[in-house]
Amino acid sequence: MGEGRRPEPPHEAKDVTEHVGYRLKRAAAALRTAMEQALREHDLTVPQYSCLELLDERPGISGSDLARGTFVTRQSSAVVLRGLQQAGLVTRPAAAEHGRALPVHLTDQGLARLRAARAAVYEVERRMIAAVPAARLEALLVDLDKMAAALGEA
Amino acid sequence: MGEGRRPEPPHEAKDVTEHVGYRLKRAAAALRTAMEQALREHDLTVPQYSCLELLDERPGISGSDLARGTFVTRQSSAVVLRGLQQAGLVTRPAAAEHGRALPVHLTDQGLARLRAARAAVYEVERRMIAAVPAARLEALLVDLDKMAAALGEA
DNA sequence: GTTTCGATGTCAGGACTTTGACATGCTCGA
DNA sequence: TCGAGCATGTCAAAGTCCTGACATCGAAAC
Repeated sequence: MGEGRRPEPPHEAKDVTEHVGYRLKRAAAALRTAMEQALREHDLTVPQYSCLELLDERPGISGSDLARGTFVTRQSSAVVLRGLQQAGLVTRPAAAEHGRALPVHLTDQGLARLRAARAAVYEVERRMIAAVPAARLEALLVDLDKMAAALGEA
Repeated sequence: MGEGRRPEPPHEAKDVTEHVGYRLKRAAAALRTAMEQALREHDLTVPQYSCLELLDERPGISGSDLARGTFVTRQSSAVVLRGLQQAGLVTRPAAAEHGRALPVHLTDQGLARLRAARAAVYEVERRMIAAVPAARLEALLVDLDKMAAALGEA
């Protein structure tokens, strides 16, 4: 091997830090850090907040669905769920009445906690959105979805 | 509390799964999963690959810089580095000659391994890029950078 | 009716990452 | 000259997450 064809870069880039993957990762990392900071004063972690938010959107959802919605495994989700349950933010029946799925619900306390935290998180999102031209925002979101879909249907 | 002003959503969205943060996270998660699959046959984890790639770009970089470049802590980076060193993919002097930083270098074996893995990863990136209109790609990347910068300068 | 399959929840183990802390060594200003 | 400040590397402990495995339950196929 000498001048054997080396892998063709996916698009023009002087170095790795200009690749799509790197820049996507950097943006996601920045978002995660900002959210952690914002949530710290509300005593919530990012996974916990994601869980509450999804629960408010789809009450009675199962643990597995919750896991899929927050991009983690069932096992990880179960740990977060136990924590939230112990903190009195969510409720879960001891036994399922129909299938095997245990529907999770937000408590009043959980909803209140979510509302408070939501304000802080929304502020972060606003800051992020303000950085991109309004005319390009929708296209950006659509493209992100398309990329995710293209990678998902492996 | 009834109609107390609830936090204003950062942009129009019917539910959480349409928010910027959620969609960014989904895209990043999809990328991560695809990369893990692609790297599995090369016996490399995503952090390991990131490390090798950055090392090829900036030989002799310090462990701390490496950590910053891969968005993890120095401690995590040190663990990855030890693994790579044990696998003979990178070298590191036992003691620094000038400062305290220990310059890390790729071995021939490390470079070969990187080249092989790179082909697989580039394929993933190509798949991702193909999903978005070519005319919008550059704008997308610029906007991702802007968002990261806006969140970073907290 | 019985069997096979898929989905859910859980346990056990290990791998990875982070927070917190400390020692070392350069650099710059008093 | 010497001290404060900053960056690097490392150790220890805890938390988080994942892979692998198992039992349970409903639904669909036979």
